Amino acid sequence: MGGLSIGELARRTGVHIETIRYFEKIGMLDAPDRTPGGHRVFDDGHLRTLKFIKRARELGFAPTEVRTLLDLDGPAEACCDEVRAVAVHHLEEVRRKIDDLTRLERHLAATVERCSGGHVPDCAVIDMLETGRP
Amino acid sequence: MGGLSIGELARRTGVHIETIRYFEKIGMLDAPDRTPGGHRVFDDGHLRTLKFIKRARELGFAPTEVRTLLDLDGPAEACCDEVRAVAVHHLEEVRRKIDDLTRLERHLAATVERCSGGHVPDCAVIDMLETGRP
DNA sequence: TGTACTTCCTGTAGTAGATATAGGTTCAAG
DNA sequence: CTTGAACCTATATCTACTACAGGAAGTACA
Repeated sequence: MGGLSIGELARRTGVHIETIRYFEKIGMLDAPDRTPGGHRVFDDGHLRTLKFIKRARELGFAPTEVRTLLDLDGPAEACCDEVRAVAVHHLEEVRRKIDDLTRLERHLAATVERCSGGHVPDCAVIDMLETGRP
Repeated sequence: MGGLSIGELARRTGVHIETIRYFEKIGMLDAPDRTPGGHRVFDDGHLRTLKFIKRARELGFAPTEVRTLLDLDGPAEACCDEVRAVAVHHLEEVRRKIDDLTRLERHLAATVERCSGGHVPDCAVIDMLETGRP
């Protein structure tokens, strides 16, 4: 027995009310039932889906990927193989991003190290940004 | 002797023409001179600034940070100390982001590992997304 | 000088992915 | 039965750009 108002759903998931309505509008979340007065009434399925969306976004899955995962989650036959492919692809992207950031980290660290501080006319950071050399 | 058209500036920096005009509109780039007919004429200062902006964005500095750096770059007295502070702050953020992604990487890798592939009803990836456990 | 062709101009609109506001309606508690 | 919180729709705002449309300016060549 579900019967969640939009406010309750928001509290339970940590997703803003406006964002929930937005997800419904763009088809990410199924349109819920309504009270005679027009208020939305969500069920446990909505709760599950919304938690799923939030979690996936937190893990860095792009909105389109989340959509794909949601589509795949529906019919049980489609599972695993395809879901796994999305996850693997995402994993590769994460690894690439880590590499990029690590290079950047070294670059920045070396530059900041070289920077004496104080009011000297030529600054290592500005220099790096202008020339590209750390 | 500068005298670059917007198209030439775009070619030399790799920044789209529309984006250059946008930067001018939001005050990121100084308004250039104009020909009698109204075409923009940029000089070497614009070229330098635009390259700077591009490089900083590529290094992951947020637009607001780039703006700060541009403001600091102007008067030579402001240099180093403040520029260094922005760079250090950015470095900290980069390190934090690397940590987050590394955690995510382990999480995803463990999950994908656990996933047999094939058409089984319960999928490790979906499971992770629903429960948060890898 | 004429004509053709490229480049540039302004202004507006669109994009994703939300978030915020305005003005009005419904629900629930006392 | 009133009051106040929660909810409704519709529209606007945000960031950081990108993409037109329709017209004017610059340039190359005969």
